[in-house]
Amino acid sequence: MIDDLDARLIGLLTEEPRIGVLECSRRLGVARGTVQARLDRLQERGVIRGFGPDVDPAALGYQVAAFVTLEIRQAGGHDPVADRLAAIPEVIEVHTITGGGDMLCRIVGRSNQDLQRVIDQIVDVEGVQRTSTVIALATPVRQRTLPLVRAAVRP
Amino acid sequence: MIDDLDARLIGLLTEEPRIGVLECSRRLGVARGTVQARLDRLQERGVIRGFGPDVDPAALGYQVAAFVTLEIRQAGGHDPVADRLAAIPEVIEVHTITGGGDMLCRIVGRSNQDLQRVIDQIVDVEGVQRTSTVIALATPVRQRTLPLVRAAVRP
DNA sequence: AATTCACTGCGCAACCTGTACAGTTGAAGC
DNA sequence: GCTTCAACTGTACAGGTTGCGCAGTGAATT
Repeated sequence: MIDDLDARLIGLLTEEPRIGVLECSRRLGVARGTVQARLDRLQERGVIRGFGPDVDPAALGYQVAAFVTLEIRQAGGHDPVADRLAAIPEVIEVHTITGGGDMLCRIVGRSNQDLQRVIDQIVDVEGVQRTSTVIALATPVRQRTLPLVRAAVRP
Repeated sequence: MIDDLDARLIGLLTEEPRIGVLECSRRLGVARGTVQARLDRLQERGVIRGFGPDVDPAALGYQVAAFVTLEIRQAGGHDPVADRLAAIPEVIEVHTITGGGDMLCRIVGRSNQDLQRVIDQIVDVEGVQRTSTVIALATPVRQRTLPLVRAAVRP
């Protein structure tokens, strides 16, 4: 799916996103055109979605994070609910899931009280029948894909 | 926590990460030095963690995503468990949580069978007593912070 | 009134990007 | 063994961009 050079390139960009194509080529020991071609291809294939800024909600004042499991009314399906959830800024992420619940959202709030406000908004969404929330106390492993990239290198 | 210019800057960079400082300044209608200073300050304050490549596990062949709730043995605490989980590449994210479980991980696998392999590795981690997995079937809202950034603008 | 701070507008040298092209290499197929 | 193809290398050029510094302005603070 990916070769060693790709993986090293992604690793490099992950650790020092500032360096640019030319510097990458120097550190990887390949020609600049190669790095450029690899990057283009990785983006075309969707392996790299982009280089957007990685914003920390906590630094914006949203210091509490939580996961909310939703049960929704079967009639109407997931999409209308997802759309309404998407309209809430504090809803960071929404998945449909297997198991007891129907959907799982990641949300943030400025405080536990503020979280309640967000949850109330979610409960108010038409089609949501029940919610169950767990608060994230700490995050020993923050979202990462580098190890995966390295594991995905074809031998 | 953030002002309107900051928010517009982040928005711009989120939607077109390629554009660079000078182009930002043109589009925002401010001087280049201002954009540069704002960016520096946003990064210093930790609002922007970085500009790393956003890698899509699915494009790497890891097409199944899941959330695993762990119950761990009380003796020893969370950290040793988190460390061992961090050693598994397919573990994308780990939180400690309130509620019935003790930890919540996001994991990926190449298939449902492969997911089983990953879960087995997690169960094998010393201190893990029980796990409960839900598979993410779809992701109507992918991780995002832009709405939050806009909501966080101080008036 | 003096001070501080952020922003503007300017300039400069150095560097990087996008792009192109010819030559080399290595693997795959005939 | 020879051809073919894709990928990589090395090079070149124009144009844009960055990093940096500096003087001036305006608003808010003291």
